[in-house]
Amino acid sequence: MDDTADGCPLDLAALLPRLTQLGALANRSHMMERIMEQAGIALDRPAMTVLITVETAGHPLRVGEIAKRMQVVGPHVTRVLHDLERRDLARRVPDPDDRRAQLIELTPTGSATARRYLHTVLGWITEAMADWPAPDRQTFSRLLTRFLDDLAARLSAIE
Amino acid sequence: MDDTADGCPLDLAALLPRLTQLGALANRSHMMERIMEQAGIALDRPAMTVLITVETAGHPLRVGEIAKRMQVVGPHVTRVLHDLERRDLARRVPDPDDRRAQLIELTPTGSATARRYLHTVLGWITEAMADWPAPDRQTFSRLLTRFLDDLAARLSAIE
DNA sequence: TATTGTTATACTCTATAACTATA
DNA sequence: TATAGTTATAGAGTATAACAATA
Repeated sequence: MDDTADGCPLDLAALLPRLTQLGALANRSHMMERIMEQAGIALDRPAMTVLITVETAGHPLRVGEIAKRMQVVGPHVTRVLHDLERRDLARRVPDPDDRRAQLIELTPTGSATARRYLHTVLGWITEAMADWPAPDRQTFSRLLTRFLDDLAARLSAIE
Repeated sequence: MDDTADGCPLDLAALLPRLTQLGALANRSHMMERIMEQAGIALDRPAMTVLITVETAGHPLRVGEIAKRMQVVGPHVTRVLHDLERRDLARRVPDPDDRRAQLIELTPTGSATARRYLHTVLGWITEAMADWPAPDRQTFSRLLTRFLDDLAARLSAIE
């Protein structure tokens, strides 16, 4: 026997608690706060997320594009940007192609803050996986990517 | 060359955006809401989480234990329980061993609701991974488990 | 005196609605 | 008329503080 009474393979059933655990880690472990603390960053999560979003994009982004990438609505980004501008971490520059739009770019300080955060996370992951054989790392990376793509496809397939 | 300027292996750097993606999926994809909708469940997320927590425990839990497993504070659970009791999905029974404490158990309806939710999630995962070779599933399950354990260890090592 | 849980309150994050300016 | 963004407001989710009852 390989399946449960529901017709679901056992290895999938075993995955369920792991995904719950994963959700808890993402939502309530305060991992982000701890990383920021270690990196010496005093920002709230939404502000940090905007910073990371623009930094990893590699070029200035519109407000709407930031909202899309963060999967939040526009007004939320606007509110966060007030704070980031006041702290001189980001600034608005007019979009030369469309005078309705604003391009958001990071200041040198903002960019450095984002890079410091990313560097710290990477350090955490590196330490956590220090004992992993290189093939396992690559396999995990590959399977996780596929899993997320498949789940995202399943999500958008519904509606 | 195998490493970045930070001394982090490239495969780890590639993992970073995946983890961001994972966080977005857990936090803002409304996956839980969609699953509940498909399962015909009209509850808010915290209430559903309490239901799942007690159901998967397999036996009644104290309020404090539910809070611990959900990684939230006690008062939050208390508030959710009001709603669950009012809807006859859970009930309080006195703890025979400690008269300060309450044991929370699910009603048959509550238990059925939780099982319906879990069955639906499992169905989603099954469909998402329908094309996966069995060995890949097992490998993914194993590596994800290890990854979560290692990361959790890293989290508690800090403080 | 420490612990279990509740009540009351406040805070964080994000959404919706109404609006302005430009396309 | 449609789109980019802002302002103002509302809601969901969770935390903190003060308290009651029992250990």
